[in-house]
Amino acid sequence: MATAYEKIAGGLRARIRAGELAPGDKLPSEATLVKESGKSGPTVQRALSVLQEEGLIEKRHGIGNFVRKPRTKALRDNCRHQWEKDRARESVELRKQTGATEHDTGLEIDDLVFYASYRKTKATAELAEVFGLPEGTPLLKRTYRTRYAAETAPFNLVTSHLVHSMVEGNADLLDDANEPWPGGTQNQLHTVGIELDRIEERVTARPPTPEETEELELLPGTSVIVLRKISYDIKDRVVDVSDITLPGDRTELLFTTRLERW
Amino acid sequence: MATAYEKIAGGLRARIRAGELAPGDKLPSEATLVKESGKSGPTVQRALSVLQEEGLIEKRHGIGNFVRKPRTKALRDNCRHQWEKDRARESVELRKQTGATEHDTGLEIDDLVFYASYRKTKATAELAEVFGLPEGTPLLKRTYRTRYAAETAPFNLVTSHLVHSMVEGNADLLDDANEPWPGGTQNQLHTVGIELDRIEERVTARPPTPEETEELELLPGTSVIVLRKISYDIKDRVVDVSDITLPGDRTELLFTTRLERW
DNA sequence: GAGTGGTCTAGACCACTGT
DNA sequence: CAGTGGTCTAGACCACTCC
Repeated sequence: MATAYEKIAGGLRARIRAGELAPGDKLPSEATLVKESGKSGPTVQRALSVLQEEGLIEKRHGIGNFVRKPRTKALRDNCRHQWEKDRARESVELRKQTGATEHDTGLEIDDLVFYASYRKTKATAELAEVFGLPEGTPLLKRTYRTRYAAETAPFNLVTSHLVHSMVEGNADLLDDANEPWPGGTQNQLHTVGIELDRIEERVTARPPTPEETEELELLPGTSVIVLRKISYDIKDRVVDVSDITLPGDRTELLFTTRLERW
Repeated sequence: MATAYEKIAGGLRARIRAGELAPGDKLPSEATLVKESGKSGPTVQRALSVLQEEGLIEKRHGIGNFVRKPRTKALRDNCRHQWEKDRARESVELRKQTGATEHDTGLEIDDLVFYASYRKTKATAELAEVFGLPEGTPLLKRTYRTRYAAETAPFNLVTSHLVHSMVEGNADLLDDANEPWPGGTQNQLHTVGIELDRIEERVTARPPTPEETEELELLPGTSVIVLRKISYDIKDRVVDVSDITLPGDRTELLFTTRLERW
C-alpha cells in the first residue's frame, strides 16, 4: 500500500463512497489531479484505471472521467422454465404472443430483435461427457443473440446443443429460418415427443474475454455471468446443453427454491 | 485499435489459447518481450496487465509471469436448502455431524473453520423494503466467515439479517458464542416456531472491491458472485435476508428446477 | 482551438526471489 | 548477486469532443 497511485485512487474512492462525488458526476480533470497530487500524468492515469477496473468510474475520451451509474438489471427468473413448459402444448396462436424472454422482461415481442444460426457439429470430449454419449456424436449447435430493439448490444450470448438424432425426426427443427420458434425450445422438443423433467443451471462469473466485451458492448470494469443450462427429459436423458453469457452489470438471475412442508 | 500494447497482448493471448503456452507455463520475461517487440518497458507491462485483468495470466514479483491455471470450484447446490430443512427437526447429535456447507463440499466438519459475529442494528431503508417493515425496525445482523482449515482465505463472506422481534424469544439465538449452531439457520428459526416455505436467491456479478480482494485473497482478474438470499416462512413473511459474496474463480452455483409432468 | 483523455518512450530506482 | 517484475517521471505526440 501507500504507492502514489493507490493513494490517489483511495482518495477518490473514498469521496465516491461518501457520496461527495455522486453517480454521473464528473471527476476532477487529470491535469487537475496532477497538480493536486504533485505526481506525474501516467501515475494519475494509473490511479484512474484502477478505479475503472473496479467498475467505479467510466472514462470518456475527450470529455472527462465520471462516476459510473448502476445499470438497471434485466431479471431472469427460473420460473420461466415451468412457464415455458406449460405453453409448449398450447396453440400456435397463443405461443406466438410471447416467449420466455418477454415473460422475464415484461416486454412485447416487437421490442426484441432476435438472431439465430444453426450448424451441425460433432460432440467434443467435454460435451460428450455431459450428454453421456460417445465423442463425435452428431449434434445440432444453435447460436442465439437477443437484443432490445432500442439498443445495439445483445443482452446475452447463447449457444445451445441438441442431439441431432433426437430432433432430426422433424425437419423444421434443423432450419434456423424457423426462428424465432413460437413456444421456444420446449415446444420444439415436444414436436419430437420429448418432455422435460428438470433443468440444471450452473452459474459462475469471470472477467469478459475481448470478444465478449465487443459483442455485449461491455465497459471496462464489468464482469460476465456464465451459465450452463442442462435440460433432462423424463427418461433422464440430457437433451440440451446451453452455454449462456450474460453481462454482470445488466443481469440479475432469480432462483426460487420451494421447500416441502413439515 | 492496433495499439502497441494491444498487439503484444493479442499475440500472447493467441499463444495461450492455442495451448502453445499451457496453464502454469512461464511467459517470456519482460526484458525478452521488450527486445522482441522493440517497444519500451512500460508498454510491455501494460500489455501484460491487460492479460492479468482478463484473468489469463498471473504476475509473480521477482519470479515471472505465468499462464493462470483454472481453480477447482466449490459447488453450492440449491438442494442444500431442502436438505437443511429436513435436518432442522432432527436430534442435536445428528445435526452436529454436518452442516449445509459440509453437505455441499463433501468435507468433514473438522476441515472447516468458522467465525461468526452478531450485532443488533436497525433496518436501513433498503432492508426495510425487502422485509416489508418500517425503516428502523430492530434487526439482528450476523456476519460469517467460513474457510478450509488448510487455507487462509474464507470462501465466502456472509451477512445475514433476522428480524429481532421474531427471534428474541430464544436468548440463545442472540449470542454468537453459540455458533456454529448445529443444524444452521433453519434449526435456529425452528426453535422460535418458524418454518420456511421457500428461498429466493438473486445472483449477479461484478469486479471485487479492494476489501473483498483482501478478505477473499483474490488475484487480479477475478470477479465476485453476489448473491442475495431471501427466506420466506409459511406465513409468507420475510424472515431472513442474507448477502453473500463468493469468489468467481472458486465457486459454482447449481440450481435445479424441477418441472411438473404433463 | 481549447480542453480532455490515450499512448508511448528512455531511463532511473525500488522490491522481491532464488542461488 | 543476478534476474525479474513494480513504480515513477517528464515530456512528446495523438485522438476525441465541444464550442
